[in-house]
Order: sequence, then C-alpha cells, then structure tokens
Amino acid sequence: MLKELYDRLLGAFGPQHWWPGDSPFEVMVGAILVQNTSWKNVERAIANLRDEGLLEPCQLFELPVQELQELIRPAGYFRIKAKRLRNLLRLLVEQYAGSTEAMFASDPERLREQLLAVNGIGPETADSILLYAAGVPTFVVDTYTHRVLARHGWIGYEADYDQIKEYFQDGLPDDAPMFNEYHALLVRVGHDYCRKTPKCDTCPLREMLPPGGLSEPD
DNA sequence: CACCAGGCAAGTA
DNA sequence: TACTTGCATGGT
Repeated sequence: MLKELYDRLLGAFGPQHWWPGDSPFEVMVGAILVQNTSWKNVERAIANLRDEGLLEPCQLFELPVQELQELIRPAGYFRIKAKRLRNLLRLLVEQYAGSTEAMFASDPERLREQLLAVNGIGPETADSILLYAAGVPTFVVDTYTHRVLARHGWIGYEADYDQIKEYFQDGLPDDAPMFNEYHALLVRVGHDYCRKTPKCDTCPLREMLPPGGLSEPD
C-alpha cells in the first residue's frame, strides 16, 4: 500500500532531487536552518557561509555568535538558530573531532539519541541529518506527511511523530534512497495540494483513496 | 493587508 | 500531561 503510494507519487512528480548538498556538513547546517522556514531563505544563509569559507565544522564553531547571527539572518529565527547550530557544532567538534565521518560511523540509534539530546534538535531534524547527511535508512516525518496521510484517511490526526515514522518503516524496505525520495515527494504533494485550502479535486492521490475517503482538515 | 514556510523548546495551567 | 506562545525573514 505504501509502496503503491510511492510509485504513484514518483510517477506523477518524478524525482525531486532533494538535498544531496555539497557535503554532509552542509546538509547538517541546512537541517537546522530550514526549521519552519522555506528552503529559498536557507539557500541565502548557506551561500553567505560558503562565501566566507565557513562550511567546515571547526571554522564555523570558532566564529563568534554575533557574526554567525548576521550570516544566517536570511533564514529567519536567526538568534535561536545561531544557538542551535552552535549546540550541534559542540557535539560534532568535541565528541567527534569535527569529523562527520567519525560521527556517522557511530551506531545510528546511539547517534539519534545524541542528536535528540542537543537543544534545538527535535525528531525531524535528527532524522533529516541521519537520512540526508549520514545515509541511514530512517524515515523523516514532517507536517505535510502528517497532513497528507491524515486527510486521506491513512492515519488518524492524533498520530504522533514516532507512530507515523513506524507506520512507514514497518510497511517499507529499509532503503535510504527511497526514503529520501519518498519524503521529498510527500513535501511536494503537501505543498502543492494539501494546504489549508486544499486542491483535492486535482490532487494525484484523488484516485487512490482507501475506504473512508477524504476527511475534514483538522 | 494576511498568511505561510521541509520545528522546537519554554511557558502556562 | 496537554495546550499555547515566541522565534523572524522573505515570498505570495
């Protein structure tokens, strides 16, 4: 069922080419910066860091917080995100000598716990780092995932992050590239068709509703 | 003008 | 435990 949904989304939209950034570290930075923010704004912030030669763990950790704030300002929430970035950098630099390879060599479940212990990293950011930077086959859940599936009756609106994550991982093979593409496709269909004013009439999923059909938004 | 974007943590009762 | 609010820029 979930595989069929994936095939249909891929057929309707094609590959989304999401987020193999120039380096795993850049992906980690982006994972923090994109929290509740459009990717377009994040691109400017990352470009600022790249122009300054700061897309490297130790260099960035040495940068004073105020300067970091100014560089990432276009991504919004710049004061809190500067703190959050530095919290992540502290883990990377102090526990893994600033090496993403060393960090990703760690056991994925242990690393997930370590990431979640960082103030400013919640489940989606942790899983985004694991999947998109480390290549670990873990499913990333976001607000669109929840909304699309709930509205189509696949899950209940009350389902929480870990329940939705399990729902996907139990129903699909452990395949990181597929999880990568699946999440990107769900964001795409959510953004295009499943907003607060839905465009369900033209949604590609309209023809594959499970028994129960569309439910009311929230 | 209002509303939204690839969340998260802190505050309140 | 279960809600609510703050965080902030840039695009529609």
